[in-house]
Amino acid sequence: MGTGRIRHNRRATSYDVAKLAGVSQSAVSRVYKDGASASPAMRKRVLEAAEEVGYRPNAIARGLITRRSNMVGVIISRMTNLNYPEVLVGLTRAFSERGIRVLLFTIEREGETAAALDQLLQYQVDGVVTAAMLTRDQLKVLEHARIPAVFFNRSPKDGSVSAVRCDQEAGERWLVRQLVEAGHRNLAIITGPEDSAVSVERTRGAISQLGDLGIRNPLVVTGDYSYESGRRCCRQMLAMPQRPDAIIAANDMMAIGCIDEARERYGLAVPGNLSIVGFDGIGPSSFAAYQLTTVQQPVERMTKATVAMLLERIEDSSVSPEERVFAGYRITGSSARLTSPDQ
Amino acid sequence: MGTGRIRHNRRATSYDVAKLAGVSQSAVSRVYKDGASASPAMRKRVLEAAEEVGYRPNAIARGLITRRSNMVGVIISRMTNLNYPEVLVGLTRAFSERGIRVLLFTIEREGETAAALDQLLQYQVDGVVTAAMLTRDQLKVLEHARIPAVFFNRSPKDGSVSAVRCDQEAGERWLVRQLVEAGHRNLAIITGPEDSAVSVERTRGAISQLGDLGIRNPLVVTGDYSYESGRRCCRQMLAMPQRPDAIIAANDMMAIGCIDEARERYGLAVPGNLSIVGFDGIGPSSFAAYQLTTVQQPVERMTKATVAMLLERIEDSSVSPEERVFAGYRITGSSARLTSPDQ
DNA sequence: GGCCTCCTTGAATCCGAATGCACAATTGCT
DNA sequence: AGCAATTGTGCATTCGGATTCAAGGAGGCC
Repeated sequence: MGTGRIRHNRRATSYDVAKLAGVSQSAVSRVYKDGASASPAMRKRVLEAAEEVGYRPNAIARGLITRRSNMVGVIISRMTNLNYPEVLVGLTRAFSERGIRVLLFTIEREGETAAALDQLLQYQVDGVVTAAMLTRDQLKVLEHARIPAVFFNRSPKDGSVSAVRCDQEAGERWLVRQLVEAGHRNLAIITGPEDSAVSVERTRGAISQLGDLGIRNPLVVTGDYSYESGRRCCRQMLAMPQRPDAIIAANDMMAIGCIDEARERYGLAVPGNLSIVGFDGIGPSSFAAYQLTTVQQPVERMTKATVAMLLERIEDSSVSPEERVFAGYRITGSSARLTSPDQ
Repeated sequence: MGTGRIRHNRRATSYDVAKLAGVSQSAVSRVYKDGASASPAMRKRVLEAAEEVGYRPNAIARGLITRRSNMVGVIISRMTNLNYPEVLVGLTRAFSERGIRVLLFTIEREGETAAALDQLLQYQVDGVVTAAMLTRDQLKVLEHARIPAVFFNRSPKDGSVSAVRCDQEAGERWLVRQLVEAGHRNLAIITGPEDSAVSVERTRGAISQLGDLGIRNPLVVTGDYSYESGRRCCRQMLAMPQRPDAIIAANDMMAIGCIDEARERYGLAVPGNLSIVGFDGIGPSSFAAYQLTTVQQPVERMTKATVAMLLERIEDSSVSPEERVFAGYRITGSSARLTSPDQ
């Protein structure tokens, strides 16, 4: 302490470095800007001075003048859905590789979205990735502020916005075909929360494919994506007079709950007496005890695509909206019977 | 669109609002500052004007002058450990309730920490929560920049820094006592990565308690926290001439892998032939198929404490370091035999 | 050697909001 | 009514780095 050189009251600024290196502040600024002209000699003096005082460019000040914060906002709802952590890591990594920081907002209740958006705007993020639904008005606000947004796994019906998603419907249709082709006729569905776009799409896909195969009005009960709700819904279904022989859960976690309940409480064999399929391909879906037949979202490809799309639109705001739909990996586990029982 | 009133080229600033409301820029600023003096009449005019042009205070500019970004950095490593998503959500929620935004950094490899810290400093975060280890030098840098930091579940040996952690050692000791009291004598340990402070502490606790009970040199193999590595380590152990009768895994995920491997590949009954315990209390630990005996971290209390401690130090930088240690919830499942087999 | 480029460099200005200070307007009091 | 105390408001400046412009210097070419 007290060499007299290092300032102790506040962090070093470009002026401090300039003074120490005997150059102007603009020179210091240029040294830290890639394309700018600076002689090797000066660059060296500046960097040495910077090192000495522990100088780091102030991203806040830079952002003020460049109108680029190099931050993006990421809005994620229902992180408890085991699928999202992976998504979040993928996004964060991909962004940071491109020199972009992530400002994170987790949404638990509906109303929190508005507040999150407000904060995002105040912090001048360059773009937004949202895995939560936005209202029409909220979209308008983003548009008006000229902040590009990419929707992750949900695409608002109105208006053209950019989105990356997994083809929930196709995946669900495949699952249903697997079940029906194996001879199941009494199928039931566990949906997710009604306000979850993902769940709605999956359920629609399942019902529609069932209809195509001549099965109408399947039993539908509503869960909340959690393990516990999977167990509860299973109980509810198995208490019905005509027990289903196959259950289509809107996500893996509920499918797993379902399996546990069927086995533990009803002593059923899965898939012997009851077939169960999920969706997402989360880690636990491949645990030996479950081996779910499910559709795995190609999370890494999706997050990379999301980041690429957003950055493209940040660079050039005139790029038109685009939707990229990824097919899921179809995983045939052993939670669903594969062939007709009478074969 | 095109009312002629709303500006289209750039976002509205306090000057725009001021002009529209017929007041000075400073007046606008005061309206948005809590304690500042502003007459009701003016406040109303300003707010109406702000509404009209969609004005939002620029947090970047504000941060520049107030020297407070109202952002904290959160560094998390190994998000794949299912425990962290919950931690992250807890932190984010608690911070946002206090009006603080979270800048997220996920660390996969060792070297990324330095880069993350550098970014945190550039972005002038008011504080840092780290669930990754920092080197002595990195700590020094934070200290020199006067940025308070709270360590989550790891406390650097050197120096007094603030930390919140779960008492890994006590938890591990309890688990070991459970096993030994039930008559297990041939215990083996699956540790986590060597560079994981959490794993080191857990393993040390287990070995130390084993020693206290007269059991020396237990078999130790190293995993990487993943399900797959749990299976691999289990295979490795069961291939030994003298098979262990109990396995202590450094986390739940490996314990689950262990159970699956023991059952599926070796046809062992758990806990009949082999007892297995974990640590963390992640969701899947309570699945019917596993029912782990484990120690659950009180994540919510821990994240709340972390946020409170950090904010306290942001408000008043003279507050001295503090370490808060939380005991884990001891969960007795059915993955470990509870009584001597000969009883 | 003279002239013209090209490259460096510094001075000045700007980004948008917060705030100290001074002055104006209002209220309160005698 | 007259003066002090209080509140409200605007002006000017500040935060730290990016950028424009113009001037200075080095090198190339005839």
